[in-house]
Amino acid sequence: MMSMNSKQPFSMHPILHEPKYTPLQSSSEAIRRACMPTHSLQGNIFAGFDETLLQRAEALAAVDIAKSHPYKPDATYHTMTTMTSMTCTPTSSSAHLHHPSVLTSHHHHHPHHQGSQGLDGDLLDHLTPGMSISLGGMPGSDVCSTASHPHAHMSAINHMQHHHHHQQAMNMHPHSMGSHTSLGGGGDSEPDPRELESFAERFKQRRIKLGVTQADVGSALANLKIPGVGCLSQSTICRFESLTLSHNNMVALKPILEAWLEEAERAQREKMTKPEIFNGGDKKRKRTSIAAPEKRSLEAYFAVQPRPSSEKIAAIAEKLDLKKNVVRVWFCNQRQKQKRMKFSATH
DNA sequence: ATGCATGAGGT
DNA sequence: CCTCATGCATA
Repeated sequence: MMSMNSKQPFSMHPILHEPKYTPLQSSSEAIRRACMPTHSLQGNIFAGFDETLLQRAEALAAVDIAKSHPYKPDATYHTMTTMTSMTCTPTSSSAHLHHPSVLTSHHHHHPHHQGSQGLDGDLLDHLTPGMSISLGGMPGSDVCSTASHPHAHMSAINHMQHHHHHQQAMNMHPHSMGSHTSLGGGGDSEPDPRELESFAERFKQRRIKLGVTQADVGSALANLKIPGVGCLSQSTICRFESLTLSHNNMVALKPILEAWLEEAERAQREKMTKPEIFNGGDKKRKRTSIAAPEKRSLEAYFAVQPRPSSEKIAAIAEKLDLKKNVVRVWFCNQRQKQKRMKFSATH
């Protein structure tokens, strides 16, 4: 087999900021859990029930640990990729600055409570033994090949048209869908998880057939000049193919990717020969790496209280020797994952 | 393929 | 501060 290698996820997005989009990510989650009385003790945050909670949660997390500690407590490393790449000078990107494109179609949401904990003292009594947060196996094939030629693409603002069909994330059913072939007027609405799945699979297959990488697709989207659609990252394309996006997100992206696919197949027929490559400057973001032990603790805490208060987050952060913001973000991300998993589990 | 991060928009 | 959509940096 042959293999190509020259992948560089570049990304450049010129500034652009639309004063207003039409987001519509109205979350109908009005149920806020009752915040526990702030027992913040100056000095010892783990007093009172907090201590119990933390200790028990940690104990839970520690039921299996006792061996690997290969990492340092704080693995916050900044990667300053020197411009002198020893491998293959990747076409770096230029300035960074991403535009948040809200491709939300319609809102969803189900009336679910997730902050149902006993509060104070006994919330650990019914600790769910099944806190197995594991994603995993993506069915189907997977192309690890990330070879591609970075094209230059600017971004564009995305804005989605939205409807007001509150389809419950869990129990909604497609009643009927009509136009969605083109996304020009606002005829996109197809709350059908089944259809999405098959499309995602077909998409991936045809994409591979075209010899295009996920990253290529992402950047090529900008070429479609679809109003309100800029480029997307390899991550997003990957997640789309593996169905690891929220349902709404999938629905919003489908028409766009579908349009690209058709365009790409059309262009292939008549050949396209303008491999323009160019590189940009630099940019590096830091990605904190939470070590396994800490991660286990966080999972334990999460099992007990998915939405810890600021104070608790701070407490946890200190205990695990992590930055508070890191912990907060971790919880946010866990919630997102949990939500997706819960959804796909239902479908 | 995924983990952690950023940001817009909403409460 | 949260949720959501996305992305950079990584394994």
